[in-house]
Amino acid sequence: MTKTVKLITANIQRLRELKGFSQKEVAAAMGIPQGQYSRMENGKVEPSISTLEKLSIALDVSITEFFKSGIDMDVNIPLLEKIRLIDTLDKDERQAIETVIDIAISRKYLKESISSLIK
Amino acid sequence: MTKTVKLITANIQRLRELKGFSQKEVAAAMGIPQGQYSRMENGKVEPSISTLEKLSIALDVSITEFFKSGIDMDVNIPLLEKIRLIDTLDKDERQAIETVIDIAISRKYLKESISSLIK
DNA sequence: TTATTATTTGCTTTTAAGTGTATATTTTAA
DNA sequence: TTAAAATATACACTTAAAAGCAAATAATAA
Repeated sequence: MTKTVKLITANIQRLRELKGFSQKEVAAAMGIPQGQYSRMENGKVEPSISTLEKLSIALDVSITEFFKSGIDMDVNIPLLEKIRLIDTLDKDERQAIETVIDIAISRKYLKESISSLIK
Repeated sequence: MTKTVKLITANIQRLRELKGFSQKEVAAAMGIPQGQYSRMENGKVEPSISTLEKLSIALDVSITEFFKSGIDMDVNIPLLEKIRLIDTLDKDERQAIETVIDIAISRKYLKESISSLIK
């Protein structure tokens, strides 16, 4: 098992358990046998790209999440990079962030409307 | 050929040509036949993870580079559109939004760390 | 404990990547 | 246009993922 595969399998298991799914559930969502899923998660086999693609859909994460190592992404990531991470958040948190953005944007338009009314 | 594989092959070719290597050179650095490399770059076969790992070393790029789409296809569009609008906001509001995003993201990693500790 | 669920593992078959070698085709430069 | 380099393809063979099915173990709850 190569370093990358070890990383992938660790991330797969971590993300699945984080989302509270059983192997059976995820395997069903992927349309693959649960046994094969187990092998994959334990590094007995090297998952193919299309398998990872199915998994990323089943777990609702970006496929690049499987390749990420460590927690080295705290400090000053450019905004666009953070946007990518938003997609990996839970739905309610995603919506909370979008709401904040909506408020800020609509407030901006409100200010603009008022100032143009004054003129 | 799935969407992801199409993305990967496009990135592979782009990065190789960007670095000015021939297929023969990269294949040699990877230790694989040139013919197989050609198939891979043309999406005739789906490269395995270990093949991508060899390639990332040969091209001296992160393996996640192969999964990146130039125009951020994996970010949901309406959100991406809002991001553009964020740039038009006042500085203090921009920073407030970034702070909220930071909190949500770090909270996510906190949860993941805890759940893997529990396990 | 027992019963139930979750996970691991074994086996065979199928499918597809990868090798090795060689040749065909396209691209590029002289 | 011709030669050389780069790329695409062909074929038989090997290797490994994935399917399909089943059984064994591990973990959890009643």
